Amino acid sequence: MAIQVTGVVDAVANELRAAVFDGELAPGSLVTEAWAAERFEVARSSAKAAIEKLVAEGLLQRTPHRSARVRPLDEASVRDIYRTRRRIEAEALRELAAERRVPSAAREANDEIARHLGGSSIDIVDPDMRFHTEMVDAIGSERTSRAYHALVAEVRMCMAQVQGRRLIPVDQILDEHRRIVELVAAGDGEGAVALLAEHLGRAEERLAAAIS
Amino acid sequence: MAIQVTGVVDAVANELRAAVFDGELAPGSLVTEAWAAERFEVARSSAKAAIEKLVAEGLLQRTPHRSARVRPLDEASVRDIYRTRRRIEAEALRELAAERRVPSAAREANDEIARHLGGSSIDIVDPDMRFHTEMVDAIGSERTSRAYHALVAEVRMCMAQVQGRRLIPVDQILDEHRRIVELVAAGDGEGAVALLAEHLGRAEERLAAAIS
DNA sequence: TCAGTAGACTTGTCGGACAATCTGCGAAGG
DNA sequence: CCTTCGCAGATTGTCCGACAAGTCTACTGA
Repeated sequence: MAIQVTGVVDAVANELRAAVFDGELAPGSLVTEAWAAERFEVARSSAKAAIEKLVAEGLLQRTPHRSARVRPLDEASVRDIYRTRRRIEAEALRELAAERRVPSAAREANDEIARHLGGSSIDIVDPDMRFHTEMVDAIGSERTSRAYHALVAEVRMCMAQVQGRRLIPVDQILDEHRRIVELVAAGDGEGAVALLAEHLGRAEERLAAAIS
Repeated sequence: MAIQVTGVVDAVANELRAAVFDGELAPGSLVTEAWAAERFEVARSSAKAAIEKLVAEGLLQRTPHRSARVRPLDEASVRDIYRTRRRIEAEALRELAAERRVPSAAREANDEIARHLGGSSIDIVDPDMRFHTEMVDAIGSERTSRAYHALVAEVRMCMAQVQGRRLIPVDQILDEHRRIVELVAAGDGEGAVALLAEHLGRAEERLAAAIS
């Protein structure tokens, strides 16, 4: 199943990333090179490289000669993240609607969400993000995807920080996704964009309220 | 003048970046850790970190256990870069036009271009990029700026690869910039966007033609 | 009370070492 | 003659230990 073992550094970076997303590493908590080196049993230089990678990704923040810490997101950040998300995704929807094209991977992500109907919203963060990511990736712009993936990582940090408080119910998310898919398939780009704006706007408000 | 000497790694990364932009390091040429270490008289570990930074920025590319090389850009990349540029910058212009706001730094960048009237187009790459960057930065979205800065770096790589062939004349660039500024100041967002699309479209075609 | 300082802690950089991996060339074999 | 194998050289990946440099804290002394 293609578990790429590229190297120690990437493995540590992945573990750290997962720890941040799981909320195991709370926002603001210190991540020293020595701590990471000991925890994952690697050399300090390797831990350093992994930390620097996450700093570049925006998950950790650091100033010279000081330990990295898990980046805490404030309301302004949430608003900026969602503003940018809306812009990118709106363009993607317009482009997809123009060709009446809905990537099958996005539909499958929705099916996965459907399987969690009645469950907790936290459990669908994964397929939810995948739905949106697939829509953006479908337009085939490497640069746009790169930017969007970075945003998704930050959204997941928000989720971790908020710890499931005030999330939107699963059935509502699923319903809105499906309506967006229908509008795109029908070629109604502006309709899809309007609905998307509501969809993301609601999430933004919840997160902004929960985070402050 | 704030020349931040944050550390050896950043210094090496900056030197390498400049070498790529200057065309001293041709697209496709190898950049081994040992070579960089010797050239800048730093430890191999430091050179390694600098190279990895540029890989993350997209200026170099690398596969595991193989030397990094200066990323060569093909026509598809140029088109993707400009497609994304257009999208981001168009949104920025709309937002600025809505408030009839033109950042003074953008005007100053144009003045700098004016000082090179009659000169070579290569000399104004810097202020040209600064004009566009300032417009985007002015909307105050950290994430949008991050994405745009990455694109600008790639544009500069294109410039280096094309070596000044087929660039657009200085006076034309200046004229178009000024008209964009006027339209934004007048609150005509869509007019500014239309002109921008032409402006960037022309540059895209030139680069695409020169690169293939 | 407050400034200054000593010490602990952490990062930044270095140099060396060795294994793992890739490359290219030449030899062995069909 | 062509293919394949293997080996030597080059390069990266990782580790270790060391020390300088910078930051933070808590204590001391005026």
